[in-house]
Amino acid sequence: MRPQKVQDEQMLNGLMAVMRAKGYDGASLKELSEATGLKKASLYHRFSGGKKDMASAVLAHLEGIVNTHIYKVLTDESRPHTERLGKVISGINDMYKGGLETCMYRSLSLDSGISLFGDQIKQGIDLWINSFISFGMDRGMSRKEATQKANQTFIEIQGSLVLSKSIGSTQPFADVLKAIRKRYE
Amino acid sequence: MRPQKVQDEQMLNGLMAVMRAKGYDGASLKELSEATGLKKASLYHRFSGGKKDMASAVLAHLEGIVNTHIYKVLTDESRPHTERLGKVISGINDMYKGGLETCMYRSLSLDSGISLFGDQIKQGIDLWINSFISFGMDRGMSRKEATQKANQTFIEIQGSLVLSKSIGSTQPFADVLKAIRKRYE
DNA sequence: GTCTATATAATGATAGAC
DNA sequence: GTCTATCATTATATAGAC
Repeated sequence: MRPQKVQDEQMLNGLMAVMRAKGYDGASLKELSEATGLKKASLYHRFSGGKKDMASAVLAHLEGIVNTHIYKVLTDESRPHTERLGKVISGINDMYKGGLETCMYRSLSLDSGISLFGDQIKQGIDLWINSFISFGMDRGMSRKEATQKANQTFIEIQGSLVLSKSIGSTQPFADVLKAIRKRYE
Repeated sequence: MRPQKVQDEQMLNGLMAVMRAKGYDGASLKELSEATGLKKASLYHRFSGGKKDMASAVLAHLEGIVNTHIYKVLTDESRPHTERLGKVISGINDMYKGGLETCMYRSLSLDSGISLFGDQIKQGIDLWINSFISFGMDRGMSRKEATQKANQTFIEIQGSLVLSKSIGSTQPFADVLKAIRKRYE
């Protein structure tokens, strides 16, 4: 077989960047092609289902990232709680470029995205929240308290990203990360 | 002049519903036409600047809604604090249909929307947050504390709407409204 | 596996009759 | 002010050469 011009990971990063910024409807094949360095026909060769398949692959890729940078870190019982917490917060900060980047789940949460990928979105968010529930219970919280705090954590991150983007300042996001650290330490 | 087939308010409601659900890129003239009951050419007659003008008019209309249901209520010194608070929370609950509806500002906050309407979005959100800052100071908080709580309020509403939409449950939004009531009473 | 070229449908937008 | 008909452009998607 002929070798891939662009490796999967690099291609997925390109697809992800465009879809995160433009949403599903706004992400055109033209832009996806430019961002990945592959011509439209080549993308169709790799994704026989077209743009739907690309978005689905992006969400699967993202779930892998959540798994690596959140779930695995928070449930790594070989490391102390404070170390896990610091690592996960720094990971989240990187994920959103300090508050400059939108959340992929939010970009794909308009009607078209929800109806096409609702299950995948829910699954990714569940993984995220469940990671924090496990961590909270591991820290001695009741299931109820851990669930409440995990939801609050997710809500604050999403909300602060909306606010940061809207007012053009990363301050709300940075403040929220501080509050989350305090919540769990 | 020939009378309008559809009144401004009704037309704006139709435009708003589609743009809120689909975002700017996803809102096609076809859908906007169907939702308003006006043919495409009629919409262009009313909005010479095309779709951009429609979105801009929707944002202006929305700012009016925020002004009426949030700013004016929270700063109405002729009524007691608890009454203002109850009224504004019930208004917010209605605005988002109890957590079922997305926030317009979020739908238009993808790249295309931000670059076209960033200033209008920021202005609407500022009005929202400043209303809560005024209310908090009116309740005796320092400016710093009132600002922090107003930001937190906005963040929680936005975040809970994202979460509610994603997991298909209005519970997070309802919980957040309760927490906000408690924060100010 | 990637490409150029092309097919086909949908989009935002206008022209001109009523 | 609203409409039907149409334009030019862009969109998603495919065919077939290399």
